[in-house]
Amino acid sequence: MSDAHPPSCDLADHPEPEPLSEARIAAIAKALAHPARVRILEQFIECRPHIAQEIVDEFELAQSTISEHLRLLREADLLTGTRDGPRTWYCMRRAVLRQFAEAILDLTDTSAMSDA
Amino acid sequence: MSDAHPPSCDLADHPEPEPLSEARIAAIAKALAHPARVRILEQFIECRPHIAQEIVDEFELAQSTISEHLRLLREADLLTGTRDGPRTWYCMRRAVLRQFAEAILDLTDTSAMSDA
DNA sequence: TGTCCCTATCGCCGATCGACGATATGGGGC
DNA sequence: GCCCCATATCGTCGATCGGCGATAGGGACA
Repeated sequence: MSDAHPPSCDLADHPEPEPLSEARIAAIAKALAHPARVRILEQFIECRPHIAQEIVDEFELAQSTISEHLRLLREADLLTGTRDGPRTWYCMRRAVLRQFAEAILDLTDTSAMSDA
Repeated sequence: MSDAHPPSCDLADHPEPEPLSEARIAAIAKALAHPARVRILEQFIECRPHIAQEIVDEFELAQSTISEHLRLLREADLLTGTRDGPRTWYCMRRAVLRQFAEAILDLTDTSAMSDA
């Protein structure tokens, strides 16, 4: 069998960490600021590790281009990549995405109502 | 009185609209992909319209730079800007931000568990 | 050792971003 | 009409993005 032991998805219920700084929010948003990268993340809705080749096959883009997108997602901590022989298993860091979504929602909380 | 009738914030409970496309998610993320723009939105946590000058005063940046950031936020539908005589009242479009956050959260929903 | 597969990195290029100062625009108020 | 305030737009410039092909590296397997 080729895939000896793909790492399992991280489904643990981590305690909610400290709130995100503006710089961190912007950095995560920048990683999400390209349709291809959003589509890449969407592939992880099916909750299992994916190898890079799988992602490449889903797109019309060159392998090097996808590799670059994956790198950006990794550097923003939205993906983990673990090497396993010749391939690399990618996993989505759900906790980070959730934390980001939470930060966005916090922006919409009205801390004070207008009395006008 | 200088501020005759600042528009009131949009607090209505809109029905949740259709899900966002990848392109739309990416476009909103791009608007959020700069710390200054995140900081601008944070000012609207105090739920009332702001005029541009107010925002400018909060930053070390040139007026033209802030105006540009405001334009990008407007074009991504994260802000509305309504002219009122010499000034422009800006309001945050909470519903759009919430819809965006929801779309991000949807990415973290596991539609299928890995059986590995 | 050599070959093959998968992935990452490099170098290049055109396009876009982010900043600024300068300038235009648009409404008051006098 | 004229001036002033608040804002938007323009032009410029260096930095970064996003794409590609070519190349390098790292295991697996014969």
